Amino acid sequence: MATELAKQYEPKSVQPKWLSTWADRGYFDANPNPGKPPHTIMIPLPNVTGALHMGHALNGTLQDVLTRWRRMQGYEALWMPGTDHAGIATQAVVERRMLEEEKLTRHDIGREALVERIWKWKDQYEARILSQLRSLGASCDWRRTRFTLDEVCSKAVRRTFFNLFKDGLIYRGKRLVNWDTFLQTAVADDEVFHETVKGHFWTFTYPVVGSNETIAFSTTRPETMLGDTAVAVHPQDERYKHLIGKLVRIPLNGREIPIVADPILVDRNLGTGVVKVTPAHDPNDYACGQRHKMTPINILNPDGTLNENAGRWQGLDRYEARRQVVAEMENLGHLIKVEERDIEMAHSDRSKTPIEPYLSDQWFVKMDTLAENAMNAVRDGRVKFHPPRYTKTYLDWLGEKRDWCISRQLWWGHRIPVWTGVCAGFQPEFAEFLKRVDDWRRQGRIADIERNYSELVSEANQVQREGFAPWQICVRDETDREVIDELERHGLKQDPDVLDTWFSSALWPHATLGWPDTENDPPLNPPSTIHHPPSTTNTVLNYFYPGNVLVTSRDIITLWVARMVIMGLYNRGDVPFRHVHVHPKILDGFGQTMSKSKGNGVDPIDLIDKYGVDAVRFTMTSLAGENQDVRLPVGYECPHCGEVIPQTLEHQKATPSGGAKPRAKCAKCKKDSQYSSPWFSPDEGEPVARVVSERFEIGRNFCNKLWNAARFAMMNLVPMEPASTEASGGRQPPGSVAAPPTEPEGLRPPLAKSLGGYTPGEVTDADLMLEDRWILSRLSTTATQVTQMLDGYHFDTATRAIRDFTWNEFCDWYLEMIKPRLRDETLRPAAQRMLAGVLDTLLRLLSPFTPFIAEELWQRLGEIAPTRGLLTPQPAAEAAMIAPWPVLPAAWRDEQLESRFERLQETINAVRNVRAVYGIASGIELSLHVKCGDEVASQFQGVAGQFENLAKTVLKAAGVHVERPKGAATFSLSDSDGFIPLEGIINREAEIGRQKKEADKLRGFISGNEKKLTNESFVSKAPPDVVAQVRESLAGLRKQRESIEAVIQQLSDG
RNA sequence: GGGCGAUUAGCUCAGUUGGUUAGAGCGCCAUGCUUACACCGUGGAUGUCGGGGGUUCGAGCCCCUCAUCGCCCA
Repeated sequence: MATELAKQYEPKSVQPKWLSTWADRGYFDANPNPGKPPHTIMIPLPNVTGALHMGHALNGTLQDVLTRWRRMQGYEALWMPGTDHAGIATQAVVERRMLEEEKLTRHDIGREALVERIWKWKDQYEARILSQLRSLGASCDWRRTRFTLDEVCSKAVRRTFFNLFKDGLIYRGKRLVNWDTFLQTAVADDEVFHETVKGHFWTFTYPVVGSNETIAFSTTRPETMLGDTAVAVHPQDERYKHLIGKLVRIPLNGREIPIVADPILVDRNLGTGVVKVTPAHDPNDYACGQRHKMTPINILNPDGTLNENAGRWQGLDRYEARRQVVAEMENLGHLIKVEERDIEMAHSDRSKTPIEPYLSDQWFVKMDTLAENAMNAVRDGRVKFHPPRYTKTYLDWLGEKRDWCISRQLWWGHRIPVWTGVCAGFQPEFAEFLKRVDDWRRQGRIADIERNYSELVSEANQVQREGFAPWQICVRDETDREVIDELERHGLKQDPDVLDTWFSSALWPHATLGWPDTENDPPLNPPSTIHHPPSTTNTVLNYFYPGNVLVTSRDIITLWVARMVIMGLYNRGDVPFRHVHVHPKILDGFGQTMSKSKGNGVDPIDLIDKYGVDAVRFTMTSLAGENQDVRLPVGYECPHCGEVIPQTLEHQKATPSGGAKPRAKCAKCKKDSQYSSPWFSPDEGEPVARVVSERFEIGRNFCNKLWNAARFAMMNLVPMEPASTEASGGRQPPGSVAAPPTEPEGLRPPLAKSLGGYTPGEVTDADLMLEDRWILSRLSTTATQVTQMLDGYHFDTATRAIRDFTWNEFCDWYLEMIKPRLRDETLRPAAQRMLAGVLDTLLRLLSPFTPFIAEELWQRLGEIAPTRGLLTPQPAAEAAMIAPWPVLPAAWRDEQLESRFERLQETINAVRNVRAVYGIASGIELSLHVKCGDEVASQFQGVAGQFENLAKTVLKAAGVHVERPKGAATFSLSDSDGFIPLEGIINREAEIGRQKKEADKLRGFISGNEKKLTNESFVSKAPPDVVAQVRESLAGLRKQRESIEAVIQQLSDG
């Protein structure tokens, strides 16, 4: 026999049990199944830089809701988990830590050792991330977990690069990049942040060649004068028009450069109206240089010191060079003035050091056709954005068709599989080598451009001049040692750079399914114990690709979504997913996005620990609206007194200094304590102020309400004995229902007879009472709404529909209304069957959102009522998680019945209002007289018992001829007037006041409506049904006003 | 500079194609240990829908404009 449920829902006693049960039973696993349609979601792979925060928790929750829902709908639902190596971010974190803790740089320990350290970091955080996802209840197929650098993904990267290279879509070229001189790598635009720093604004002059004139210009970076290739003026600027085409001399090195006219670069109203042009070190200047066909002069080494082009300043750090250059110009009399100025300076997000624009050799993907294809996929609806406004972001970005720089000067990542070099060796031998290269090319083992010896020799000479290695051979398979060894023997070297992480992430939707291996299913981890028939095709790839929906946040649309579409189309000829759902971002209490680098990331585990995982999930889904980001103010719970200390920006930023960890001070008990932070782990054994957030009480309270509703239901599904007064001791800990409690008489009289436990059986039409039909109508509507809302990714409204049904309809009305029947031995069985059936459906509706509590209650219900249903009982599924998603007959929806029910609710509310207004204790019974039409009267008489049950009020009379008893409080509804005799209690003056207030309110509404109807153009132009509606409403309001005025008259007369 | 979004109750947010009296949760006030639940029940108070203009019989919603905030792209 089942044990009674605890009075409060205790998430911790429930969560681990079902997580392991689900996993053990293989519910999370998805395998190709011709009998079912597939549903595929690929996780937007979190990177292994650090632990997950609430932004990821929202992302994960939504994917899990969809996956669980589709699974229940009968789809073979795959949610593919995994992580991303995040090349630069992870390498930077490891390097920074190494420098801080051991004063070592990557050059001290070398490529291999560094990569080994990063792998260790990755192992640690990958485990942490996956465990966070598991704690969230993520129903991923964990056997398929992938990592972008693992063997399966690496093969896909290698093959994609090879194909692109072979198709001529990858090329090497010069580009001005954001150069991080500390990490010595290019960083992407989105890895750069801008910060205002104090700087100077110098004004210098250059002498015009062959004239006594000078031309003045200003700059914040004087050292770049060494790389100037021109000065630019506006073509219409009268001051300088005559100088265009002449030369100026750079006093520092004597180089003569032209004065060019450039209306784009120059704003003649700014400063002197003259701009120096340094194409190699400024993006705008670079564009100008392109327009005027200048050859850029690079003056920097990768480490930020000046190179040979800087002449006598070679080898100096750029800031020291700046000082010396300024001094020199001043000596030569070319410095006019210096101003203090705040300068917006780009910094690397990875090393926090200033960025230098830097011209360097990089690998690119040609975007032209690829981008066009990806745009078409969205234009013709093969991929749809939800909400649709994000379509524009996607199309605008792709529309620029900027070539994609895919090389990174890093050690952590997929090494670029191209061997480059110059021609080496004597001709007879080399000709032999070239012949073999030709063979490999024909065999598809390499890709390059067909060459002959003399071409290579001439290119080699070019290399001497331009430092550019022309011969590029891409090797298809990493394992092809024969080719690689041979290439290296002939002096070719593999490119030292690695690929942009997004290159591998872009392949995620098909790489994880085993592409390019089209013959075998991808390996499982651990290897599958299920026996699969041998196959010669990759059934997993064929079945699960393309995916259904990508769930992500908007900042990733350009970085990732677009690139996944590009690569999916290129490699597979089909889009990677049909829908992209863009959900809100999680902001902290100050409106900043939660991020790993800001220190404001809240670990979902902290909140799960405090509120329970279902509460966290339910709260997150209820906040996930269409157009607003989610603000999540948090605080720290004082471990000494429980008071919440609101989180400040200082708390977020604080890092341990001098070995001491930051502490938060409690305003109430004045004690301080360590607190949760992404920056440091609290000391062992110390009391820690954990992160809490009031917002999650939404979810926690809901779970508790549901729990207690189910608890009530189950108490009434088991037999009740006459001696049992168990409920009278409501504050005592629950005992076993099977063994009657030993305590004596309770407040209520004991049952006259024993009441039976649940028995399955058909609920017939005759069994159904008003409340039963109503709850079926509401349940059917709710189930339909939730389904539609999930279909459209409206998670917040779906959650609200379930909450409102559960709390405001099922708990507040239905459960209250069936209580009398549950105590009546003849009516009890049908009420029990309805109760079990409604609860069953409700738990299934909730399972995707709050899977743990739904499962726990499902299993408990299963012990009492294993066979149940609406209205015909059936054996219940063995778990809520895999039970069928509710689809209820549309015929159950009955609007007429619902409006009748609403009238009852309004009347009950009005009675309760009178009771509250007059402060009448809930124990005192009231009488009610209702003046109304015959139809309404007979309806009320049909449910007279509910007045007693819900308002402790006896319905004394109802009908057309009912008169207001003397000394009665009254209320007036649209089609009835209620009178509650309160002789002696009622305060005449107060009652008159109350009624007058009501009448005033009505007058306002009435005059509003009257105004409309007397307005000729409203009556003639508004749709007839709207006009009719206003007429009807006006009639009702007038009737109410008349009744109220009559009552006021009576009261005034005494 | 271009684009997207936001501005609604003390707080956090809903508000579908314009149509009666603008909603929810939390908080607040009053009250209640009524046989599921005080993480609860019952009742109550709270709004110039950012400002201004326009379209319309009718605007929180559509248009223009201004202000403030956030994000993306240059």
